[in-house]
This record gives sequence, C-alpha cells and structure tokens, in this order.
Amino acid sequence: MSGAEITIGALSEQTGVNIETVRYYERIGLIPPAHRSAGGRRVFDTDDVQRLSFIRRARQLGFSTDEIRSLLDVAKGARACKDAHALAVKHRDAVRASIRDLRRLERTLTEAADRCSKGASPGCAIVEALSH
Amino acid sequence: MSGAEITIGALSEQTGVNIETVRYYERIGLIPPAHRSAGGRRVFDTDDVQRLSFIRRARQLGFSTDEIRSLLDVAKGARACKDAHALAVKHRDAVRASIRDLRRLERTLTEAADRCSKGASPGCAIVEALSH
DNA sequence: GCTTGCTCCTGTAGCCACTACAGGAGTTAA
DNA sequence: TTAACTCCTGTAGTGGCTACAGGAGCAAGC
Repeated sequence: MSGAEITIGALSEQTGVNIETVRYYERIGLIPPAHRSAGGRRVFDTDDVQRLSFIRRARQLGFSTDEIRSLLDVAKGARACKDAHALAVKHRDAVRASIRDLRRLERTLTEAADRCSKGASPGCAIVEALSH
Repeated sequence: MSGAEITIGALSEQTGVNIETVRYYERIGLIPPAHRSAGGRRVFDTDDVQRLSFIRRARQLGFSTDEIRSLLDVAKGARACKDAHALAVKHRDAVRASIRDLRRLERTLTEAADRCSKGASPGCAIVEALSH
C-alpha cells in the first residue's frame, strides 16, 4: 500500500505511457493485474508508477518486453545482476551493429542524393544507384 | 518478353528475395501480377529480376514499400527525378536522426554496463540506471 | 503408366509493440 | 438530472514479412 489511489489516466500522465499501452502491458503480463474499484475500474498506486516508469525507460533504451521481464526480475531480486549486465552488453552490441549499418546506409544515400542534385548523371542518380 | 521463363523459386534465388515475400509483394501491388503457366504457376522474366533486385536494394537502404512505389515510378519515367531526390534526402535525414539516437543510447548502455562490471554500485547499476 | 519427391498454389494466422476504434458503463460537476 | 468526461472490454489494424496447412502441378526413375 504505497500512497494514493491513482486512475489509469493519472498513471498515464505521470509516466508518459499511453493508457492503451498500460492495458496492453497488463494483458501480456508485463505488469500484474491492477486492483479494481467498486465500479470495475483499475486502481494503481505509487509502486505502479515506479514500475511503469522503469519499463518506459527500458523501452526507450530499446529493450524488448521479454528483456524487460528479466530486468524487472533483477530489480526485485529474483535474478542475478549478472543477467542484467549480460542483457545490457548484448543489447549494446546490437545497437553498435545498427549504428555501423546506418552509417554505411547514410553514406550511400548521401552519395546518391549529391550526384543527383549536381545533375551529373544522365538519368536519375538515385534510380541508377538502385539499379546495380 | 525479355529472356527465359523463370519460376518463382529461381527468381527468389537470383534476387535473394524470399518466395513468400515475392508473393507478398504481388499481393500488395509492389510488383504487377505475374503471368501464369497452363498449370497456374507464376512465370517471370528478366525484367522481373531487375525490378525485384531494385526493390531489394531499396529495402536494404531502408525505404518503405510506399517509398519504393514512388522510386519505381521515377525509374519508369512516370515521375520526376526530383521526387526521388527528395525521398532520398528525407530518408537520409531520418537515418541521421536514428544514428544520433542510437549513439546516445549506446553511451547510456555502456556506462551502465561498465559501472556494473566494476561492482562499484551497491545494487545493480543497470537496474539503478533504469530506476531514475 | 505409376510412384516418389520436389516445387508451387491459395488462404489464413502469427510476429512485435502498440494504436485505434466501437459500444457501453461508471463518475463528477453544474 | 443532465452533460461531459473517463474508463471498460473486445476486436482489428499497422508494416513487412514469415510460417504454416492442405492441396495440386511437374520431372525423373522404374
């Protein structure tokens, strides 16, 4: 029992997580089923705000919902910190690979766009670049 | 009528595009409906190989199927090169933005992972980083 | 001519992480 | 009491594929 009773709308505002997304997280079991008011509405507390904020930050860092499940386990002590470390490193390596790919991509796009704007090519330089 | 009659399997091998994906592209109208053999099977030619290779390269550069539709229009002269240029520049800017985001992300992940492996934090540094 | 094994066909459903309804019910302020 | 608002469930859509199930065409060997 931590603090006030919070509606789903207030929870959404405080955490920046969409109302529909909160319900979705409940549905897939990322957050536990919320308590209900007499009228059947979800009631949250400050613990839920904490948890949802945690999830949101993890999502912003690109962790998948499954990875977040593991991170939440680490947070509540049900799993070793080592696992969180492994996840973070694995994810960071994936991010690094993405950056490398995107850099190459950016170069290719820039080259094509530059040749095009200079009107050096007879046809369209971008179409040309994609044709072989 | 350009060249030999090519099955969907051969087309897939020559272009590196999955068979199911070829059928998917036909379904969404990214490629025109293929001609059929007497037995009802799709028959392709070298023009189709060209087109599909074009599409594949564009996908590898991260263009959406809708953007590729426009690029194909430019390729066949039904749309100005200017439009392709605009698309490429817009896409390149999006890629640049992604790179910036991922760099920040990579830094955050590295910092958290490093603090964790050094065992400097009392709890888990990664969980800590996500908690506020 | 028949069988075996391969390729291909259509149609549907699943993936991820949401997002967007429709149609109804609880809640609050004037 | 009425209006405006928030919330409820359930379902379907997004993009770009991918993965079946259940059937049919086709080529080679016997």
